[in-house]
Amino acid sequence: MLAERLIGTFLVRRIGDRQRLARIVETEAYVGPEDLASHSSRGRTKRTEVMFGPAGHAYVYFIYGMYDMLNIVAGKTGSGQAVLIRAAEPIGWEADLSGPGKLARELRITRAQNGLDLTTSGELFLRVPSAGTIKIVRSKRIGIDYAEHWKHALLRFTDPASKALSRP
DNA sequence: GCGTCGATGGCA
DNA sequence: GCCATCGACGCG
Repeated sequence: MLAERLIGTFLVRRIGDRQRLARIVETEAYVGPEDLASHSSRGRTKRTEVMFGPAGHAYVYFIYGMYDMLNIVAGKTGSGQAVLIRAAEPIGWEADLSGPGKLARELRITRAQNGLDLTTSGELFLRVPSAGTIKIVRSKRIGIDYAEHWKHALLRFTDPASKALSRP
């Protein structure tokens, strides 16, 4: 599952000649149109279009009138799956990335990055760590109590050793 | 330390 | 009307 593999992966953000690095420590999987917590369960719309595109691209949406959220499209093209990046540890700089809203704000990620291919080097991309296996804990997703039985699914992945989680 | 609530705008 | 959030506030 991509959401699990992304724990420990580095996110690279380049703005001008500046580069900021962050280690992903918390993710959530939204597994397709049948998942009532997933935006793709509302069908294919202008907003969710990139969710149905190829994996590895950014799906960035705006919510609560003030926050952008970074997701990474997952699964086969057309499957409508995505992974929400909920928290990360800044590497080589100081910031609080312990929540999806804060993470996007601090990394200057907005809908301007929607659809970006994150698998190739550019203004925003992923860098897979060379090695290392870490313990990963599964738990319930946050903020989706409306999603009927899907709210119980253990689709949140965390590195329990991190101090940058949005919640334990 | 907790729970509650307002901000703020795009979306269906 | 609701929302994959955050931060401020009141409590005692």
